[in-house]
Amino acid sequence: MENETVSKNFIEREIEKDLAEGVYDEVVTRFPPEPNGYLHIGHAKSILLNYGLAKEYDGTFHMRFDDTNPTKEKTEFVDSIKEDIMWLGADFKDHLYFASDYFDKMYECAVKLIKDGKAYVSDLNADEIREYRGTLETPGKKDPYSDRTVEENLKLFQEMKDGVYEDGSKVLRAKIDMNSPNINMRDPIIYRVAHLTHHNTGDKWCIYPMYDFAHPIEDAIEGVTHSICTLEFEDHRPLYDWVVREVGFERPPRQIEFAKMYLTNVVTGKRYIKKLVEEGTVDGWDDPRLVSIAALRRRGYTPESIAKFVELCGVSKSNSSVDYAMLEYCIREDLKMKAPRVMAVLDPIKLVIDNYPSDDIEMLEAPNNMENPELGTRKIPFGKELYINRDDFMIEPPKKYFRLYPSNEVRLMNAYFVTCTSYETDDDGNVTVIRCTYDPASKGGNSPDGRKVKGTIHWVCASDCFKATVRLYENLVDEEKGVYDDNGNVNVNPNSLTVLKDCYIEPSVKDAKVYDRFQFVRQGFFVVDSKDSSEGAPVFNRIVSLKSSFKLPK
RNA sequence: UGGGCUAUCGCCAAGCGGUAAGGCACUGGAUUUUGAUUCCAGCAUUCGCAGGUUCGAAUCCUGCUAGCCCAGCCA
Repeated sequence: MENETVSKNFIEREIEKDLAEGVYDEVVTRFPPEPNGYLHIGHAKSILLNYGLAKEYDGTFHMRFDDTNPTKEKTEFVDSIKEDIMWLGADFKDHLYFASDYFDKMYECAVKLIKDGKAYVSDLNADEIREYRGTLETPGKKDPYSDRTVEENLKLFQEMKDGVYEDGSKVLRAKIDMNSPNINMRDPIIYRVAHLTHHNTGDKWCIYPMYDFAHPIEDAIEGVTHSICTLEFEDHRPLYDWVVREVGFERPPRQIEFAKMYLTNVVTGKRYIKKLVEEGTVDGWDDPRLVSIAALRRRGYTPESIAKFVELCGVSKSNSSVDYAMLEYCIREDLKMKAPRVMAVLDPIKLVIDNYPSDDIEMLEAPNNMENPELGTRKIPFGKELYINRDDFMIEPPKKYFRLYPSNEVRLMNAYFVTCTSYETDDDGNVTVIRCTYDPASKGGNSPDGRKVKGTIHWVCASDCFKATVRLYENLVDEEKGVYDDNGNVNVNPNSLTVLKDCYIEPSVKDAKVYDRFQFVRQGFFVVDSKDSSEGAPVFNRIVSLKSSFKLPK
């Protein structure tokens, strides 16, 4: 892993260039979410990118809430975002900031612009502003209020701040160029009147700065060097540069844009997730089938696996949609060596060993992870009656099926070789009990005579195991039909969730703590679900299935 | 008077004038007390298209084409 030569991405190259040319002598990055919702995998990319860059260049990483619009923001989101970022491991130390803490400074900056003749108060209403702005193809028109004197603007802006005017009646605009081909430069609004209570500043302000004005100032105040954002802000960069220049920051930050991450066959649109939640299709913003950070955490993904994923995806400027299989690969890879591998039977069928002493329960020792001895061993009870998976037995096996079938010998993992002698069925022909004999000499899973068996199956002791509920997840979205239908509804995969009750788990996982992860041998990786395991039988979520190359012939 | 950005394998993605890295996925084969893992092999004569410059072009030039973003007092 260490000697992988990962080539530098374009942002790293830009940063190194800046450092080499002496544009900056340090690196300061930031993650600046608006606290208006929950973080998802796409945010993780931005967080880890910014955090990673700061770390790589021995710089500083800031966490800043971009809370300049009270209508959308809540403290609840502030808390969940902080939690998710910490969980991801992007430690911002004491660099936690709020844009709203800079409101005074921003106000001063606006006053400076007015004094310099670079900003003016306009009485145009929203419709008029839109009309004067022009369209994509046609230039804008001069704002009739743009020639007000500095004194008049100063007075009016002060009055805006003092609450003299109603919402929407006046705005402060930057005086740039109404004829610019870039619409963002056509005298953008930088302050609006809004009599709202802010989650942080309360009722102190009734005017709030707009993103395009606030963001560059926030960055500059904090000494951010590289302000990394997504592609849709490319057109805003000239305005970003205009603000930091006109306000007069000595060492202005530089904005660099990269492409957002999309994943195949998942729903990321907030609007759609909301709908799915409201309709009860999913079980909340942390439903394990979603890709919010909280959902991934509940599903059992590790922070390391997400970091690995982000690293693997890379950073570029082309819009792309990463294959979901890549995410699954990352969690498989991460857990492979660290998850204890235990046995579980998801669709039980009874296996009776006829030549085993009926009252004996013996304790067998088994490694927790065959590939990682550091995880130690555990004892598993073994007796005359066991449960095995229904699909580990076939009456008439197809070619190349090497699990249990009449007269075939297999290994019960960590235990003995058994040979199927007979089976019983109910009136409908369903197998109810499988009978076999065991070879006492093969204890531990090896026969002294050196004979081999092709199949190894897992099992639990019928008299000492415990019942659990298991949830298996597939893609929420119907892969055949695509994510959305013609009406903008999500094509939900009817098999996206399968709940298996009456599964049996070996007793060693009884002490499992919330978020303990296991590999249920030959069933995939599972995590104990905190939300539903609080009472009664434990509930396990399957993180990702194991790959299996055996397919039953049709 | 529109502007900005992007285009390299099924999916990501290196490459920055010297003859197409890597990963995921997939396909073979070997090992295996998980049909997993591991291992080994295969997988773009070609870089959106068409011209041009050059001894040499994915890389430079010209012209097309396709996709994404922008007309919130959202971020």
